[in-house]
Amino acid sequence: MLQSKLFYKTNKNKSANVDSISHDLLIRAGYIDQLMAGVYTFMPLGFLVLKNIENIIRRNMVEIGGQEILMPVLQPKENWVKTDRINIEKEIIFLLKGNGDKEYVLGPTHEEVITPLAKKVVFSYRDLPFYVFQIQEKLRDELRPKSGLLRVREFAMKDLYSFHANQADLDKYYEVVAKSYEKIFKECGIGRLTYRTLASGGSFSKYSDEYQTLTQAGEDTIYICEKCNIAINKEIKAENPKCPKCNNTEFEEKKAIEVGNIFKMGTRFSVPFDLKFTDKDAHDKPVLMGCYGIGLGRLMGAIVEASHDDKGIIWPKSVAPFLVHLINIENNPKVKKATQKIYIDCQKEGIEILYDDRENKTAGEKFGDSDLLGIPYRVVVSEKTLAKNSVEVKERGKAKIQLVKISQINKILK
RNA sequence: CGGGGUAUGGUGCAAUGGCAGCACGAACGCUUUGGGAGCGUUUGAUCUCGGUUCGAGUCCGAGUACCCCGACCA
Repeated sequence: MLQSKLFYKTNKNKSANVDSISHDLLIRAGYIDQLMAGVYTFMPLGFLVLKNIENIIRRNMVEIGGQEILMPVLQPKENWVKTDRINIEKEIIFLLKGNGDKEYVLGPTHEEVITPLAKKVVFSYRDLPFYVFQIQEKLRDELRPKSGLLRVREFAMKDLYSFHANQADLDKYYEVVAKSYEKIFKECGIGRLTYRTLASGGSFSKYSDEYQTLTQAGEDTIYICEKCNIAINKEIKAENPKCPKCNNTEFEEKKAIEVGNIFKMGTRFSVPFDLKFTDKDAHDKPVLMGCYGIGLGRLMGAIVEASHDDKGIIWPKSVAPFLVHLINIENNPKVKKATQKIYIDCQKEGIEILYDDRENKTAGEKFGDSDLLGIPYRVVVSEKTLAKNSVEVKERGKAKIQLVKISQINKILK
């Protein structure tokens, strides 16, 4: 991608009305744009990051047997009446009227769609278990959106639903998903900062697990067991202040943001929708369900919260919009030509590369923007480096600058 | 939803009730060229409606939007 053609604009001034670091950086670097409170556009750079996160999640869901589907945002109100969530979740549900008096819910989530859908597929124990997921927009009328992507009204979520014939099978799969989640957060570069956190199950079950990433801008408080690598949240600490794994009572208190959660819903939705199956003993039984969510945008915000310095974002390679930021800091024809060639060669090799070809920018400004954007590798071409048939390669977030022969670039970057 | 705050060029800020300025950005010219360079010229703004006043960006009322604290939150 040529930077001169990129649809974005960086900004030196710190944004007003912005408190969290990720919010400020994502806006100033041109990754996102705010349309209204809690509603954001993903600009080309931001969309590339979001897609990378999406693909990491998708790959891992497929790995644990998930089949991808796409459910509608627009849902009939009746389904929400059936589960009474039209009342329970009243405050955050967007209700709208269509032609006539028909009322619709803009889906804040999809149990009310997936459960009746499963009824059309599940009849026998032979049809179980199965796992379906989607990556799709959720709409929630949050009472107070905040901190940029960390709390919004419209956001992409991966939601996985599992269907089981018995509790043991649900329990087993729940742990499979837990492992998969740990892998996802690790691949996104926030593994060490993300804790499996025991939480109450709300209206679904006694317990659930949240995945909490440590960050200043977090809105939750978690308590990390000093012996195990797990945590408990505030509600649990109030009821039963012991580590569920080792009974330890010493905890470290930290602020965190919930990037994912996993739930055993049991029969919470299969009963109201009468989702049942015929078991081996010829009796009808309700299907047991689990649901597992990850907020993609929030995850993106959490990554920035976790990975930045005073100059800008430091993207983990796995989610970065580009792997390489190529910069020519001199505009003479010789340097330009050499840089252009590197750009084309890298593209041929399939390396994701952003080329700062802007002619009216000084070296300092290009470096400043480069740091702000946070692309993992910065490659600088100048007369000086060309004299040695080389370019400078610097990893974002590290001080070391390496002189690399042009013929070796592809190898090194790969 | 309860409480608090803010609203001025594209962005960030100023302006005792008295000519709306500054910095950044953008555009043009010349000079520069390894960490946001210099000089000159130009561009562009008071959220909406109403009120007070000779005069309102400033005071008052209503509205709207955004931000913060809290409550809420698969």
